Amino acid sequence: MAGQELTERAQHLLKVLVERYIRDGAPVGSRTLSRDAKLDLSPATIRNVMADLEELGLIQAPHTSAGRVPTVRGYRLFVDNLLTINPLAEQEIDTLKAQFLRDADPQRIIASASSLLSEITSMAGVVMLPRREVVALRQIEFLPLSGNRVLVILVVNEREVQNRIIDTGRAYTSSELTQAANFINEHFAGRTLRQVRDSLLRQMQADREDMDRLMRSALEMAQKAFSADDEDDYLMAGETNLMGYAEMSDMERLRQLFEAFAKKQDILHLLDHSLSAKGMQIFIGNESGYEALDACSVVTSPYTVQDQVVGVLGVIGPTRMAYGRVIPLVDITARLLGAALNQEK
Amino acid sequence: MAGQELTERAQHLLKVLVERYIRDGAPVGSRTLSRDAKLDLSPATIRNVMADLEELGLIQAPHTSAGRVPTVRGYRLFVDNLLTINPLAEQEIDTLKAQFLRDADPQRIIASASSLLSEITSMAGVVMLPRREVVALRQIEFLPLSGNRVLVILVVNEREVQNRIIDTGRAYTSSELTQAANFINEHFAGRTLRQVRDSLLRQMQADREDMDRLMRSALEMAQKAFSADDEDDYLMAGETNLMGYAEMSDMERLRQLFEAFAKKQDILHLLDHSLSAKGMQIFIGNESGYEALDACSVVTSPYTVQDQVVGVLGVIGPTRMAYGRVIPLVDITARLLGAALNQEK
DNA sequence: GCTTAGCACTCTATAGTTAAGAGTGCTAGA
DNA sequence: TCTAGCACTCTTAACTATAGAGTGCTAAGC
Repeated sequence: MAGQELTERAQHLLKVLVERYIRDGAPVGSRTLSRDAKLDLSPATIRNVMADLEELGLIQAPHTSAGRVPTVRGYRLFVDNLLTINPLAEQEIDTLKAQFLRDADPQRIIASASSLLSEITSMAGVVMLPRREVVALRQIEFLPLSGNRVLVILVVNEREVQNRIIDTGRAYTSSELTQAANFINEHFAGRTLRQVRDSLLRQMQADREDMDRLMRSALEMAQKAFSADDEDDYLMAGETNLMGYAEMSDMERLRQLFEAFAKKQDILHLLDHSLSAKGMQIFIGNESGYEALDACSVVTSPYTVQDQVVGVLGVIGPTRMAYGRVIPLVDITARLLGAALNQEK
Repeated sequence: MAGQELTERAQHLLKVLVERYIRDGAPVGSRTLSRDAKLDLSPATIRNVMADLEELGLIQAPHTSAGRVPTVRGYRLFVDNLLTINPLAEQEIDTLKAQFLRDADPQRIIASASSLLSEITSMAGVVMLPRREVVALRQIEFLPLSGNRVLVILVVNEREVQNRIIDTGRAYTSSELTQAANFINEHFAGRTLRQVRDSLLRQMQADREDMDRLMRSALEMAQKAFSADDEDDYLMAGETNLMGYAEMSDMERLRQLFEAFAKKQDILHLLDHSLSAKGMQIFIGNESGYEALDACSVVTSPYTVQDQVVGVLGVIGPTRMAYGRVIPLVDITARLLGAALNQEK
């Protein structure tokens, strides 16, 4: 049976093997597996099945005569088809909820989400900050600075504030700026920043003629303010937890991982990918495509505010992680974060 | 000579030993030292001197019959009395200067200072953000939010913006807020935030009677805005460089160090200490008083804007660092950073 | 045809041994 | 006061032996 499909029995054995390996971290041999699997099969029989699993690339032996260890493909099959989800107890959920209710400031809520994830799992927790496009403008204000520079203040989502400094073509007076702000506030409050930007673009292209000079400059300024780079970002907590895992004892590997955390770029790409994928995502080992994460798995879930996906959160840990516990935890945390952020609106 | 003072010769040998150890990282034996020291002394003689140095607690042997390694006290004596400073070449300074001129935004200048320090030294660079007290108010603005909350926008140092949300006793109208802002801008622009706060406090205590209601609420609001916690902070770069040093190969030690970096508190205390000390500071090994830094040395220098010390920057690396190069580098970088920030005014 | 007992084989991990090398401290003589 | 000589200590690396875990294969049993 060096073929394609797996017998029921082989699947069950793979499941038990992966679970055992996740628990102990040591390669699993046929004797151990025969005891664990409760199938009343001798080690010899188990060995035959294991040979099949190895041929299919689902498990592998670090060396002749060590037990077997799951490969990435093995984990993948396990996660997709065999995993028993270990739902959180009511009480655990309540504890989590309480943590989220402690803070009101969205920035702090996000920070506490990432540290919760890291503390509960003893791995690294990460939360991508809400994307600007789906963030609602509440108020805009312009302040003149020296020269042609104008400070733009955006109040979004009731509590968050963003600043940018833009260079305008000419100097504006205070009252011009106030009028421009009033105009935008009147017309665009409540829309998302992306909507505002698109809308502004359309208006500027459309009726050029019948626009008075002031309104035009208001639009120009706003356009500039809203087209600033999306500076995506994330918060991470508990990176140092990862130093405790044997998988990370190689200093060079560890260094690469932490450099990836500091540069942010790769992690951000990964999170962004999860964002567009909608729904939970699990990247096992090299599936992520980033060398620094080769020894890691990443479990992510998007979180929503008012039914809009605005960000992603997740956990980063060794491939040998307790998927059955991490997955429901990430799921719940994403919901709670969304709910907590929603209250702010 | 198990006494107190060191002969010229012993000092010279200590110097050569420390230099050699810094270069190679391997314990230095009497034979090596006799060759390096160019004193035309036999290893046996050197051994006698080394025994004295050991008795004085300046060097120590990891075990019988390894060479000697400097102790913290040895490094201290070396740094204080024996160190040959290796000044930067003109050209190096120019290169540095050029790096500082690339950016205009103070936040970016600070970030580039820390990454410069880390890149040049291959250690970790750290820059404490300028303290608020010595930061000059340029403009204040109040924006009403929902309820009794008011968004306070402080423009300081021409380009930097700080936001805080304060809870006022009652709701204010837009025009009340504008007037309050005008009042403060008129009276306090150009002063440091600390000066403003103190001044506000005095005024509120003094002539309570002849103050009209508006001015009073302006003061109250401003008072609230200015008394927000000083959220000291720092930027760090190149932490992962530290993973390359043999001194950090102990995972538990490394973990503690990175946890200290993440928690920030201890590092901040240390930087703060350097801030008040004025002038360069060097903490060798456990001198810092923080266990996580036991295997590290920290070299710091305050930087000034308009002759006012506003922050500290420095380098964190293994005790076995090239002090003769790091010290002038930290010194110059502090000056350049101060100069670059000064231009913004 | 599937299962299993038996067995030879492989590989790791551990401990013990040995030898080389580096460096020391001490002593005695210059 | 300096130095040569020497016995001694300790680390490191290489090698050996051994126990243990686990495998793959074969042949017998159900």
